[in-house]
Amino acid sequence: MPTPYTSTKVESVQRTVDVAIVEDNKRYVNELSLLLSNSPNIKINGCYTSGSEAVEQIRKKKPDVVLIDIGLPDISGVEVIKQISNNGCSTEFLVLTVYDDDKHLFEALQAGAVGYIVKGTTSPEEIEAAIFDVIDGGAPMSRDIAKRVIETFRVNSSSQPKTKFDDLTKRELQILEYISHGYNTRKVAEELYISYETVRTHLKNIYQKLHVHTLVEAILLFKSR
Amino acid sequence: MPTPYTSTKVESVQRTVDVAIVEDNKRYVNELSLLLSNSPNIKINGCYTSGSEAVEQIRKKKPDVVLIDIGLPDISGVEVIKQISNNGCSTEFLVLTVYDDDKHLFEALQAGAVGYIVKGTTSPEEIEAAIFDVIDGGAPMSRDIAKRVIETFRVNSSSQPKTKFDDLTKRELQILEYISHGYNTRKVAEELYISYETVRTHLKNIYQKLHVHTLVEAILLFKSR
DNA sequence: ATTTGAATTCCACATTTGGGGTATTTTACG
DNA sequence: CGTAAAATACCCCAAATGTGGAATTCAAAT
Repeated sequence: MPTPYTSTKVESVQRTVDVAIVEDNKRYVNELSLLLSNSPNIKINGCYTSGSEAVEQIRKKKPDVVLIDIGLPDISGVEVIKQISNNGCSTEFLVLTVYDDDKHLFEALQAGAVGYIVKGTTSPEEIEAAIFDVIDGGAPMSRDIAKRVIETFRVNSSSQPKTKFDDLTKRELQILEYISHGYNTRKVAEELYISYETVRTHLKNIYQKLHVHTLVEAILLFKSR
Repeated sequence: MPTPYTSTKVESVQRTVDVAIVEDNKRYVNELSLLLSNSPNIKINGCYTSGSEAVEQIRKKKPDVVLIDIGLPDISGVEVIKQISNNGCSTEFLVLTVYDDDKHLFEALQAGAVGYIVKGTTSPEEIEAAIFDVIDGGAPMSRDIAKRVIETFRVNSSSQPKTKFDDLTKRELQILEYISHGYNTRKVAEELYISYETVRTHLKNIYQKLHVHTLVEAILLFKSR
């Protein structure tokens, strides 16, 4: 039971999908394009072995889905994605790569990739399913990729290394909250119905606890907490 | 060809998986637990209809996977996840909910859920597959959920609405950069080998362009640019 | 060749911050 | 009930910031 990626209802796609491949390994391109051509609903729209060529041609031919490698000879795949998806076209990018690390993963996602599949851990049939998934509005990912993506949302919950902010009192945190929304000391005082001098006292105590000397430093810490 | 979520190699799981269900709709619980019991490798470890009961029992019985609803009568499912996963235990949470909105999704992920499945769009078989996927280190998500998760990584790339920061000169941006690292005006001047007054002039111009009146406001804008 | 924008420097003045106190009232907890 | 922590408030002084104006240099564009 090979279960490919984040997909359901693959059979709902009826029209032909134009697929482009960007990949410098020609053997791999041949193999993949041959396999995908066999699928009745996929049409290979173009294969490119360099980034610049890809940018140019994809802009022109507007395929539905682009399978793209990150490690290209000239400009990186990430750059290709950025340049093309900036143009507001509807082409979707599915990254197909050997880079199984967070750096490349998140760069690609930020650039605008909708899916990220690690070569090797993935059969050609699964790639085919992933393409349909993209068309169908999905976001196909290799299994461990999905896990890592999910994990970036997890706040460092399980017993944090005890931040300096734990020492701050409710009131102190509250004041930082206001300050970090652009309120100055006087405004905070008004907002909390306490005296200006009291806010200043709290700020002094905050500085001591956070080991900083200015509002800006405190806010920067607070924001990155 | 029902293809369930972000999973591969489901058959690799051999041991029995202890599953708990937290869900206030009793009909749904019955249906689901019956169905899951049929699976040879799943053992229902407990069913709870309230958050507080769930926290208590799950802490004690430590199931492998918890299927959890978000909308519970007392404390929310998100809170349950937070409380339990803070204890550094190995129980994984798979959210099973009707809330198909970003707010609940990201709250759950931040709390520590590894998967998020929307009821209704998902068959019981797929839920079963998702459980194995979790055990196998995966992160099962409904298809459109995966898409939304991916999209949060996408920087607002396609032709931004022209930010105020476009008006800033190189030098001005450079100064903001330093300030946003905690440097005060004097330090910036030292660092850039220019006069203190010059930095102040630049700051004045920055304030005008950004329509702010304090360093903190400027930094906050800059940081969220 | 002239204009323009960017970067630079300086002055002056009012306000806000940063840092040092001290002191009273609330609140929380054993 | 007593005590400690938190929250409140005020004073002072030095330093930094916010705001106004003015002037010079330099490179790039018209």
